[in-house]
Amino acid sequence: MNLLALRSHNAALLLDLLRRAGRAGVSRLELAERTGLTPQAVSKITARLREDGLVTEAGRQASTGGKPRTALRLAPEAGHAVGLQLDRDELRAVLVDLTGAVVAERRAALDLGAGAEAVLGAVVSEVRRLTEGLLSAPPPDRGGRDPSPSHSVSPSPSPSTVLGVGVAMPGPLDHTHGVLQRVTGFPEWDGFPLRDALARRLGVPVVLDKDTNAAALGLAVGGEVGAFAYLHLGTGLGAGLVLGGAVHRGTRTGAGEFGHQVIQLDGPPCPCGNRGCVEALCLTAVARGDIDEAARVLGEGAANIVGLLDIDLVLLGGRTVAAEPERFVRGVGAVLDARARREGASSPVPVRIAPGGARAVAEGAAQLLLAPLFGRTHTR
Amino acid sequence: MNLLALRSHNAALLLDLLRRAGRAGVSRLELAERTGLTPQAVSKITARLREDGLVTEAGRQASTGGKPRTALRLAPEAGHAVGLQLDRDELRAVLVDLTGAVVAERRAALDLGAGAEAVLGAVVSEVRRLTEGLLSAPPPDRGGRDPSPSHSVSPSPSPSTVLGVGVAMPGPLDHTHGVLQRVTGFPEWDGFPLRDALARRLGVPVVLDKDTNAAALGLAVGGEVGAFAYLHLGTGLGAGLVLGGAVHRGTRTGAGEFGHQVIQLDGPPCPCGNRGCVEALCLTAVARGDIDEAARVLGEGAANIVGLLDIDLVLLGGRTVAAEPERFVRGVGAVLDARARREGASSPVPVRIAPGGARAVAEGAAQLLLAPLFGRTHTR
DNA sequence: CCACTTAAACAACGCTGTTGCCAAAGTGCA
DNA sequence: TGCACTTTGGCAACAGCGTTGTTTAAGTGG
Repeated sequence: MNLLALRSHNAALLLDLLRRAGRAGVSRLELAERTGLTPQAVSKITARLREDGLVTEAGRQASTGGKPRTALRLAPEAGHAVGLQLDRDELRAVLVDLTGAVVAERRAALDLGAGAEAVLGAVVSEVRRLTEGLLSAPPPDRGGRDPSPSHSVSPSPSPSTVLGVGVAMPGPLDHTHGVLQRVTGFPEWDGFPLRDALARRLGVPVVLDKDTNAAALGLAVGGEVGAFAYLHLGTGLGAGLVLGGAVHRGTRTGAGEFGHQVIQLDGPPCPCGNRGCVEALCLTAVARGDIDEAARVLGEGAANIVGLLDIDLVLLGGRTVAAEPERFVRGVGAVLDARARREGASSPVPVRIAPGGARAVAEGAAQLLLAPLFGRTHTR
Repeated sequence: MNLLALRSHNAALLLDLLRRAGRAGVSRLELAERTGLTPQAVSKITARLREDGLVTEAGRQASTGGKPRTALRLAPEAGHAVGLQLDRDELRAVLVDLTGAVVAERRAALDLGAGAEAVLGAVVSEVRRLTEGLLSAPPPDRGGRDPSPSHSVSPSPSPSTVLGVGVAMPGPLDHTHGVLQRVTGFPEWDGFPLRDALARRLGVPVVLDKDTNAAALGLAVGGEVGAFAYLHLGTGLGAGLVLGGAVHRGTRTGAGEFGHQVIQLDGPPCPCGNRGCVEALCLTAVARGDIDEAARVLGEGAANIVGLLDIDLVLLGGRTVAAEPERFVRGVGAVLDARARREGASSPVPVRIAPGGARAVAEGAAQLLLAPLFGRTHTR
């Protein structure tokens, strides 16, 4: 690591704290305490960030007997990112600002079977329309006296502050290379380099990830900290894992294959070829209307994850869960509590419905582009 | 991160590469390439490390038409660490040098039920005897011209180069605070602050961890890279997880609770209170002599981990595995291969016997002290 | 023997966060 | 209203990091 890397590392540290502080902002001194940097270092770094337009002063805090602290906060309009959720039959796109707040949204029907050309065309057109407003209406002057073209990030007169597009999709894919793999039911997409194809057409960076990972990333940014598992029960069953504050993807972006965990040896066959998969057991129960049994099965799977990884929180999401949220939370929680009690844990691991609803995946996809700014790039 | 942290970060980066290179050593230029630092930076940093006695020149490499590269390697005798494995009825202690090589070893009977005073006394006495040789025979002069007392690490004339003692134990415990929890069968140890008690008596830093985590750390240092799971099948069944090059312990040091993963819903009861735990199923099969079935059950559990975390390798260890290594490797491998094939993976995840044998845990425990020097402290 | 190549130290430098100092901006008591 | 006190945060000087430019060391090959 060299001095440039150190510089951006510390800047990211501060930006992350500023993001978590929200509109109210944080004082320089609190930033210093929480990062371990000296107040003077924080002053210098935030001065650069203000010159770059990323940070603004946001009023004063109450005095404690001396000069009151000046609150600093992110300048939301200093950067934007597009989050794209591609499903088998639908497309959802959101435009978020630097704080992660949704600025605009679009939805459209999509036919993944229509071929690469048609799909790419539709996607490009939707993204263009979503960002149109930004291109025509430049952001207001932020009061930075010196445009200082020497800095890498110079949002001021730029026609667009869009950092890039994050794409979230189901099915196996390679996050590192941005390539699709064996999209269920659509063999023509196998091996398609979606990231590079989109990046070329749109002229901005593109990042590809699994929908569950995107959702988990969004949740990690939106307040949940530490280590948690996001379990998504919709037409299938998958998981997004956040360990040590970062999304765990594994070497081949395969992590989170929760649905085909075997929890009943030699159980009923699953379309995947295994027997006794959580997904098969859970969805079968849902199909026959036995939500409590589905929740119990899901709970056993969740308890396995909790025990194996010692995580702090389980979040539930997806269409099937959304139909009966309380019963799923109660059923899964009951299994976790029972197991935790047996193992003598002091406090059980909480279970909650993941906030964000149907937009969670698209919002998380946008975070794929914002994350590097805030230094969330530890684990693979 | 400040400049001092940057300095030790880069030093740790180089020390880690030097450790992996072994006796043969690495050239400065190769270190530069692999760290991304400039050759001049590597020269400066290694010069400091040589002054501190941590690094030595180790001959020249073959010339490629110009001045031949000078190989650098770790000075093994510059630092030592004690690794201690405490079992229900036995104690094993090793003394390792900076490269992780075992310098001395002791074994003794131990009765965990004899009370804290007796156990601590026995442990302290064993550690003292193990390190006696170091105290009486100071390491030979390493040729550093300037003792430079300004540096933090100054091994030269110091009576002892022992960095501390790593303690590995089964059962639940708190790595962060060094406290035991509910040691199975020995309620008197519940809540005992073993780390601090030992550190006070020995006068050196002590680190406490689960035996499976220690073994996994040792394996991670000893060559295995990336992400892998170490599955330990002895009197119980546990796992050590290495993700992104670091041991994953979880918030409460509870990660790796592999034995009580439920893989057969409503299966046979386990002493832990659950039904259908891998441990119960596996050990029952072993008890009735059905090793192949035990291996199959273990394999299903292993496949769940591999799928959930997308890891690169499964390592097997423990007394029960050691009795029939080939059959376990074959049986677990068969399940992993079958599942990987169904999911269309390009190459199956390999299964091997963990090297190190009976000493693996103690050696890994010693690495608990060495790890910070080499910068392996990312994940919790 | 000498031109050439490659490695690594030396010297000067830019930039990082740190330290010491001082102006700014409040509170609270007389 | 005035003044002592507290606290924030900028300015200036500085030590130390890795970088760049140059020189010396130590080989190969014709």
